[in-house]
Amino acid sequence: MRYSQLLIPTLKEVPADAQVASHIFLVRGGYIRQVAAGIYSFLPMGLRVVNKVASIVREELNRAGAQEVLLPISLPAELWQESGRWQKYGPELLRFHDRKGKDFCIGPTHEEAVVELVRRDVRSYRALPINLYQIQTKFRDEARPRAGLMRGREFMMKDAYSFHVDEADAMREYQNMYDAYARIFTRCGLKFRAVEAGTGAIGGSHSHEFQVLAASGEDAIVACDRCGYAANVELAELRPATAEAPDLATFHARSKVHTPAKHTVEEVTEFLGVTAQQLAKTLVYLADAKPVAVMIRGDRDVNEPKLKAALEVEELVLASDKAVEEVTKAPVGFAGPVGLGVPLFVDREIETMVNFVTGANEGDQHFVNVNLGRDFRPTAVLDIRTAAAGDRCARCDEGTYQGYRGIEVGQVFYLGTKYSQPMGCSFLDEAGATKLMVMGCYGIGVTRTAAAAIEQGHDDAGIIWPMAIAPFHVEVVSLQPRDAAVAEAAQRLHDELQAAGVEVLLDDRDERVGVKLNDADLIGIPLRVAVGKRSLQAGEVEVKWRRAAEVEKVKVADAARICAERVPAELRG
RNA sequence: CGGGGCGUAGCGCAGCCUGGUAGCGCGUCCGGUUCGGGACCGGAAAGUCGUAGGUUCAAAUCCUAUCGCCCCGACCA
Repeated sequence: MRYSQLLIPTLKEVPADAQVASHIFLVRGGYIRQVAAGIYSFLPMGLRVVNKVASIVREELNRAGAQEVLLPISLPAELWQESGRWQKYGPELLRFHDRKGKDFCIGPTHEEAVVELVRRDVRSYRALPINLYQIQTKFRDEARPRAGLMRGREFMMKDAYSFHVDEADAMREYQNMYDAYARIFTRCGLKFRAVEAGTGAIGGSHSHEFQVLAASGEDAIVACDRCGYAANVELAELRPATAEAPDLATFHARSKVHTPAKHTVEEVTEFLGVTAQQLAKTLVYLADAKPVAVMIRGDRDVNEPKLKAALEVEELVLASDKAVEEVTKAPVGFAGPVGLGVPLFVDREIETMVNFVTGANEGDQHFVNVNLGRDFRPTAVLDIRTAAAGDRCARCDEGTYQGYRGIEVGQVFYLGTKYSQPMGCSFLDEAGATKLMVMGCYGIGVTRTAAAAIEQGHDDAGIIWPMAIAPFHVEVVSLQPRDAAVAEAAQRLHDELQAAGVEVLLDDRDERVGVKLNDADLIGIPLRVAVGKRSLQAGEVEVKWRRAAEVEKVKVADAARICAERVPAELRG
């Protein structure tokens, strides 16, 4: 393929609205263009990458026994009303109506649509199990799309749904998909980790996320350094504190101290000369609209999903400043457990603390030497803090958590009968009895995977694609295209590589060397061959890995063979 | 949805405070020189100043409303 004939509009300057590496380089490299917030066009190079990812996904799913289908992008409201999600899904579901006034939505996910298909046409245990998948554009009207392809509103996703006669078979398929996912992301050339995850709006009881490890990832995960346990911090378990009950004799007398305008943990601890570990912060939440107080060590974070689960409420939000003032009868920043008139839930770690600092429910006042039991009694003691690097592993006795940042590119769920039950998706078993199908579902963000690869692979100059998802395997740069010998050698190299089954881009543009090499760095094709008159006089061309600094001089006659050998070797990993 | 920022040529920006003929860099087109890591000279095309209303002799500039985009947070398969 000739560069001069492809639409690759590279940009020298960083687009004003891009902040993260993948967004900046996808736009600068001429891969994508924004059309509206969270909505992008894919240019030829961008589409090639997306197709590469999609092909790997398709091959591995087919190999795992799944069957490809294509479900509609427009879905009638009735289906969503049946599952109950027409009401539940909220403003993220983009709704519209047709000319007759009939309600529709654009599919953000397709559980309803596949269940509709399967319940009509699959009636016998003989047809089970079955796993149907599609690769298709999804739309979720995100409140805040951001970071280019990382979090768009319109994005390409592979979603698979499996149907089984019982839970055991569904769990077998869950593992089958888990293994397929591991192969997919390995083949994509990504460093990733599968972690235990929450199930969110999709529902279900068992789930793993596949996280591409990158410092810029939105998700925090912890992984034990000894056993295999790894989880999203949203639900990572914590080892119960083992310290025995504090000795009452060590309690000091509680006293009130003046802390003028010291609101934050940082301000208070600095003012009082104590550490954040010696302070317990008290937060006010509205749990199903009723105020509750939550206490946790000063340097810890409340884990809202855990808290929500522990309190068994539907809605949990941090109270507004006004609500906090009403509950504590004090300005925000001085809340404490002593004399508080609402239910008080404390983190388990609070039980191990003695003589700590809390707010006094009075402006500019804190208490020191507060002790649980003596000064206040909690409604309940719960595990409500977010796990962090350095915590002891909950699953094994020796391990400690390491912290990572990840980009969630895939997730597998065990759904059970969450959808088959309300939508009546059943089959006849061998005994002739009607039973509900047991389901699983499995998603991969195809466009997000492409972006994640860039977050994991780039430098200051541009993208460094893994071979498997690069738009081309090799870029041949003709340094002086007007020099007949150079042009001819470059063209021959291109033709030989292409004949060898290598995807090769020939930069035949009449541009200065600097422009071409900078563009090559920017678009990030893994293997580059520079053909220039200087080295050509010595019968050589220059081969360079995008990821490496050094340039190798090889004989012109050997160049095609060498590159053609390296590409499959690199694809194998 | 709360907080903040920005909308001026394809891209990046200045001009706005203090109203008076719309500018710079990059890119694009033409001619020439040059050309192994983002060249140089000469010429050219290209802008409803986001939109609507208002104030004014006069609005990119002041006022009001509105739309869009980005960031932080909330939220989030």
